[in-house]
Amino acid sequence: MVKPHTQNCPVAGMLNIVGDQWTWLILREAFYGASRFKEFERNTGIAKNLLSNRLARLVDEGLLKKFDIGQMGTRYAYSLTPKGRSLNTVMIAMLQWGNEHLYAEGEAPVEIIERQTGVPIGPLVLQTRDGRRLEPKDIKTVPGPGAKGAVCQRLAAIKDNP
Amino acid sequence: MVKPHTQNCPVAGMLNIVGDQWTWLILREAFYGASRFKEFERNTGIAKNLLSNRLARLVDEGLLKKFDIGQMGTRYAYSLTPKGRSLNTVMIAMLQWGNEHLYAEGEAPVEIIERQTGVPIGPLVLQTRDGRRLEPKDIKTVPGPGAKGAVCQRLAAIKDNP
DNA sequence: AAATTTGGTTGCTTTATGCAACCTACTATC
DNA sequence: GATAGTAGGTTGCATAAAGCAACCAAATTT
Repeated sequence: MVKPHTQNCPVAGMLNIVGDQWTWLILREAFYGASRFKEFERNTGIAKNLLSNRLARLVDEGLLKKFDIGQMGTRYAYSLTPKGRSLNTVMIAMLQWGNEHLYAEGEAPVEIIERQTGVPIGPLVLQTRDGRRLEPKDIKTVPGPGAKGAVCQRLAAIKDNP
Repeated sequence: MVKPHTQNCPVAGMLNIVGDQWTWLILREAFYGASRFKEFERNTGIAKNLLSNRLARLVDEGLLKKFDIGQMGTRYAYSLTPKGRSLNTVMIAMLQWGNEHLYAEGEAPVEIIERQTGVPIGPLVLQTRDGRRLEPKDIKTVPGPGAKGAVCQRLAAIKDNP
């Protein structure tokens, strides 16, 4: 994608910030605890110029913070900000989808486990704000308070598909 | 991205399939109920050649199914397969992140509500397989049964960051 | 019968990717 | 103390993809 999306849409907006594949691999590494340029480079296989570019963007967007950890400003560490860390839900959803659809039963290369028990966690679940569990069929997408013009019309036109 | 990722990783694998921005906007529309070429075109702003390409890929990957709905094979409808529909968790996570970080309080352009009550749903939550709720700090990423070589080493090297 | 819609394809220009080479400041080794 | 290697980049170039406009045939609407 060359031009940013201009739609008044949270999905389009998030894609403008983290719509890039390399960016997700970098974030994956950051979630795994990577912090140095070389670590990102080695663990993702990205080219240096692209890594340089993506890290700068991520810092710009406030998803990573860059620390100077050398004597004269030639060693750096990157770490997730709270905003970056809040992408964990998306990351987990992606990882779980991949595990489910890309590998045979019992062949998942990565697992997310409960720290205490060591047991793999379950899939992310929908819930109401007060904690009642919901199924996909229980929810519906509608124009929000900030809906404008085309987006509003588009959403209002959604046929109710229960 | 020009070359597919070769890492033995569910995130990289899923990005090979749905790592493209336009693909996500197309999927968004599919979740909103769009089914026709023109609908996708109008509602996303994508160029026809790219749309054609992305739809073919999505059909190829088994995320969309293409139905012939015309008399002589010139009218088509696309709809989500179960595999495609199972991306809803990722989509919802993206939408919620966008709503949270891209707009001021009460300015979200799109809302996901509970069908019955009309009240916006809460954020996706982590849980164990038997339904106990978990916090981000309660989980940990480890090599799975199918972990191989580099990925295995990389994951094993994760410093425990509680 | 004419105009419009659908679902594309083709060709062209601009932008991004991927790769290799290079570079400077530090760090570890002998 | 000299040498080699590492960290964190930048630059230049070939190739691939994005973005845009023009075109098109079959079907549908007016």
